[in-house]
Amino acid sequence: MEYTVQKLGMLAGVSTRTLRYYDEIGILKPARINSSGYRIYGQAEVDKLQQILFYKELGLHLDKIKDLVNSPSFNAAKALSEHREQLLDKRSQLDRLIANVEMTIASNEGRITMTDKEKFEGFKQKMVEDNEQKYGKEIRKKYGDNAINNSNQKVLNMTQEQHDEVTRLAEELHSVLAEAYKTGDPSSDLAQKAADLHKQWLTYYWSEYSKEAHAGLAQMYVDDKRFTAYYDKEQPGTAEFLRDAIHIFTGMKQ
Amino acid sequence: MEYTVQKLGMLAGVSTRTLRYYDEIGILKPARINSSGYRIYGQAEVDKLQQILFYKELGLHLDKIKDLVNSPSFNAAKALSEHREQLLDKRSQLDRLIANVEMTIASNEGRITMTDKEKFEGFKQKMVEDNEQKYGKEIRKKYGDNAINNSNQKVLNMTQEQHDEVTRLAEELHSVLAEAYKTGDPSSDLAQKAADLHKQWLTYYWSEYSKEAHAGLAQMYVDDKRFTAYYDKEQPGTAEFLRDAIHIFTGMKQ
DNA sequence: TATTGACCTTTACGCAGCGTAAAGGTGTAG
DNA sequence: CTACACCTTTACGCTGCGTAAAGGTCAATA
Repeated sequence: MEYTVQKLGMLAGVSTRTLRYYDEIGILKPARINSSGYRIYGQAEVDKLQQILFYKELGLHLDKIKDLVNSPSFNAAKALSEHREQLLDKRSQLDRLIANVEMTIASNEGRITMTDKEKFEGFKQKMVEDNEQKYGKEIRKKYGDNAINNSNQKVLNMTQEQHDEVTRLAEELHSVLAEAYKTGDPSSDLAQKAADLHKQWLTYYWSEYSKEAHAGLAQMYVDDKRFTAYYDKEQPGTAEFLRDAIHIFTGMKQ
Repeated sequence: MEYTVQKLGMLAGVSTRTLRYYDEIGILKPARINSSGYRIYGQAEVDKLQQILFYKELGLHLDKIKDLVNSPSFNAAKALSEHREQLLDKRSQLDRLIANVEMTIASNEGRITMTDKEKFEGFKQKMVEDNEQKYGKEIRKKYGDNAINNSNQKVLNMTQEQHDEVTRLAEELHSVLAEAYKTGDPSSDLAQKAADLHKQWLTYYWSEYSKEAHAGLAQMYVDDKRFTAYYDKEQPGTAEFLRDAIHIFTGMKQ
């Protein structure tokens, strides 16, 4: 049985353009070219295309597939298990995304009467909160805490009063931190008060508090540009200052 | 505080190219252009960029983000909950992908001594098996079966002998079906034997057998081009013939 | 036999979100 | 006055094709 592009395309459920493209990049060449320049495929090409489509369904990129189908000696097992790792990473990334989106929706729903200005302030605040969530989870994974979904549940179940309280805490932290920063001393009373406020704020998001995780998050405030940008917005160096204060507060120098 | 492209880029952790691109597509325009043509951003632009990056983290496309940040009246809640649906779909797609990849790995590991030819045959067979998995799950969802992971576990736990048996069954089905097809009668003994073999084969993959699901799968053999391609490879019309036989076998006409 | 209409060919632009030159002007420190 | 680090615009490249456009080929029909 021989096939032209369209025949093969119909058979396999792909477009003729796809087949031409596969020819072009050398992933599936026709068995021969007839006198009119037509691409003619045979049974072997049908089988090969099946494999290609199978790997594509698994989400592999065409260049990887090319290696797989063109050299049978290629280590398929290794390629597949690497690919599996990537997929798992992708999924946990997706899980975080979904949690963040849900949190944002919940937050918005709870604050319907906000003015536009407040709304945007809320978004900004929310961004940092979301990042807390995200990195908080990573920290907890690092420290072996597996109650991953608790924090999200906690946020989603937060009442309006609790939400107001956490917002108030964030504002107080903000102003105390700004004052403390002027002293230049992370071990000062004000700075330590800021660290304590940060802890209180944090406990609204984390189901379990640990000094290690708190100190780790503080470090991330410095390492991650988005955090740094948020905290340093008015006074450059504030993120670093907060980290130092928290490290002293928790007694962790990492 | 005013920023040039690089300053703002450093602050927010994005490249200068990105900022120029955002200017180009009108998602984030600088506050003003100075006498030398430099882009100058102010505090408002910093804030807006934060929002943009936040939405980007949520996986929204730039044109959606543009709507969100440029018109505060835009229905953010709706956009977000639609986006949430998309993410959930994406995740279940990913779950299926991961299951398929794991099955393929497991299958490969169990058949290390295969010759290259057998390997490729195995891949082809695997393709249909995987599709069985995939659509089998969809059918079961349709019929309210929530034991989704059982089938995958079943395949992963399959012993070598079971794997051989299922392969043998597939081959027998193949030849019986080819013979039955010649009779042209889906109610013939041979055709009904083929349907029964198909049922036996199927029970290796599904934790629960139901006539409805079996009949539904048979219909998919006709509707989905990849199935059709596989079954019709030698005799066009075989998929349809098998469907008819199974519909008679199960007593379901849908 | 001529024509029609369904096929086939190559060439090439477009898509998202930038990365990465290239070619040139600007600002400031030594 | 010269480096040198910054800024600008223009434009090609990446993936995996979709979608014309401009033109040959093949089988059936008038």
